[in-house]
Amino acid sequence: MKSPTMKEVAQHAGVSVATVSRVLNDNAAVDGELRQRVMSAIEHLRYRPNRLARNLRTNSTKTIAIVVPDIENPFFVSVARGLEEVAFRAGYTVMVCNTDDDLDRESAYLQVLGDELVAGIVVCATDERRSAEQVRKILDKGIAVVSLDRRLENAAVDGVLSDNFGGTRTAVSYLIEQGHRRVGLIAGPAKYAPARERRMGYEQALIDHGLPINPELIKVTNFKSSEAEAATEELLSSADRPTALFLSSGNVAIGSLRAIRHLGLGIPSDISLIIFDDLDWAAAYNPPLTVVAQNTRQLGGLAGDLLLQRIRGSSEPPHERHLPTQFVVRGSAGRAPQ
Amino acid sequence: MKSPTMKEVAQHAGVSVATVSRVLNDNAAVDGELRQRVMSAIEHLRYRPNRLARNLRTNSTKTIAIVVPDIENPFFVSVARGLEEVAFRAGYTVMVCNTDDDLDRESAYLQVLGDELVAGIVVCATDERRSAEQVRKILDKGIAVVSLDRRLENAAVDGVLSDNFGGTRTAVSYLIEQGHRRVGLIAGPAKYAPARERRMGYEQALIDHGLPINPELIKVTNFKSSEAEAATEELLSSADRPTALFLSSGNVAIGSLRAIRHLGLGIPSDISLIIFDDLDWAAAYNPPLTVVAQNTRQLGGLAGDLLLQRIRGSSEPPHERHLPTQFVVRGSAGRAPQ
DNA sequence: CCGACTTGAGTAATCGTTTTCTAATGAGTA
DNA sequence: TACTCATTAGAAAACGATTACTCAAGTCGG
Repeated sequence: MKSPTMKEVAQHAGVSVATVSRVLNDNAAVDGELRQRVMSAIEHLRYRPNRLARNLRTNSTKTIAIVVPDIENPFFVSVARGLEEVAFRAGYTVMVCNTDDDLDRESAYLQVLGDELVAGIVVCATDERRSAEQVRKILDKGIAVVSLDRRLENAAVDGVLSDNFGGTRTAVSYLIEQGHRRVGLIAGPAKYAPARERRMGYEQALIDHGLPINPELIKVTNFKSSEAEAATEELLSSADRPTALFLSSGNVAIGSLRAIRHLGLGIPSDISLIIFDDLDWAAAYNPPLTVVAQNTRQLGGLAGDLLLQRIRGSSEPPHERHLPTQFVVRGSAGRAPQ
Repeated sequence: MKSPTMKEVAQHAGVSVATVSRVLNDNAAVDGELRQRVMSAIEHLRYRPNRLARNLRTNSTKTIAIVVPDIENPFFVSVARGLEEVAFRAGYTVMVCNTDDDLDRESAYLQVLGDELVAGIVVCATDERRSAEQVRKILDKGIAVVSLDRRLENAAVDGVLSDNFGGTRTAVSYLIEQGHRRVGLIAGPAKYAPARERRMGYEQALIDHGLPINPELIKVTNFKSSEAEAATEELLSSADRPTALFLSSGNVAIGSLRAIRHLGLGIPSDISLIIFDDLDWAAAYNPPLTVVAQNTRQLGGLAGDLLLQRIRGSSEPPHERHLPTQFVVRGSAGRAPQ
């Protein structure tokens, strides 16, 4: 089943291949009558240009990639979907690369993507310092890069992040205003900007209300549910346990909820909860969960827009954007017990 | 930043490009000493072969694609991850295409994937009849196809599905053995094989236990949470409501749980629940949810293996495989109330 | 010692486009 | 009329690999 080539189209229309190419890419004037002949030859032969040849000749592809640490995390999925949407509209297909939070896998992928000459890459880096080095090599090849949910060190790329600081500050303030004085935090690893910013938001809210920052109320985890489960269990087993908890991510929430179930505590009677990240089941939970929702799709969409701009040759100085979060009050955060 | 070509490597090593190519693909004997020279030239120039040129010449790529109706559905994500794992190991990168259950988008994607000459495609078809037509065109181009979680009509491709029938039959039997006599079913659309098979499994379990099949206890939805919410609300508002419910998918479960919350019913005191699909938050739910778990990663992995076999030229007659499910008892399905 | 056969390496064709150069035609101007 | 300048289309050169073909130099058996 060999597909027809441009040459055959040219023969059929009685013109040269150059003319066919010109018609296809309309980047040069072609006489109306010839254009017609070419068009109908294309139609007739059901010709479709060979992408592979075009790629070689133009030294470029219509593919963009997104590199994420964990494709099973709904946050990244939703981001990827937002990206896919704008990519599809612009005629690009997207490749999803899952690094499993492993720098080697990430390097391997960036290497391959560089070889394949994707037009651009959205990267959620595994290591804000060491990933940056690899990213710079990619940039040297003329491939556009946008960083998402991470802050790449010393790499001149556009960035897209949520307002992690503000979102957390609002939520924790809400808890304090509900009368909570001992508010715990299950934080993420400090090597990621969003985790740092959420922690800062938490601390700022305490400061805003004249409360002390108590290190005993803060547990740092790796954003995985199992670590969060252990940390929560520990935190809530202490004699003087917090009456409210801020959970720094959806995965953390899953672990913490397991721990709370296990300890037999009531939500929000014994412990109030607010979660960073909305989850599709949050409203179905018992009680429904109060959350700080990120605009995940927009995050991905914006990253896509910025990437496309770069691909089209924009040379604006790179710059970081922050998307607002929404505070969604449901039922898991109530007044502090007396 | 032009990257070095094979020609430059050849010059640097004092050999011909053919020899360099032979060293790279070691598909012909090359003298040890020359091979060394070539290798060190490659090393020295940091040469990496141009994938685009290779693609054109060999008329093939190292990319495979997975086409899914809803990338935000954890089932498909997990499948995609399983696929990605085997693909990565085999040196392929994977493209994820989200059709949003829209046949036009699906066609558009299959079209593009055909043009890009991906090596293979795993497709979770939107329409088991009409997608098949498009798939046949893809096959004609020599692109391998495996169908996943769907049964393509009249398309000679390998298929991978869960044991939907058996999994459901076991679960519903369990409910009946717990004393439930009125077991409801929130089913998926009959146009998908898995939905049909789950329904058949449900009916078979009733038959096995000598219970009548009562159409009033069966609600058909489109697998989306909002429809499931409405259907559940309706089903549970009836005077003679069921004491147990089998929910045909994770999304259905989210909708049904919202409805149950809304009606103020207790799980499992008022209503017992079993869900087809495990969910990462199932064990964190209150009460933890009893589920029929699919081996999602294996599903994707197996599809990948089959795809790779085809890509490597296997011409076995295509054939459908079924993966077993696991019945995971947690707390949402209890004994029937007196 | 010579032909047949093997082995290793180079030459050049090829994949299907895009694009540069060149040539031809026609319009406009002096 | 002759000359310039656009405009349009064809011929041919890339793009960077793979691979069919060719040929030189050994190797081996008779």
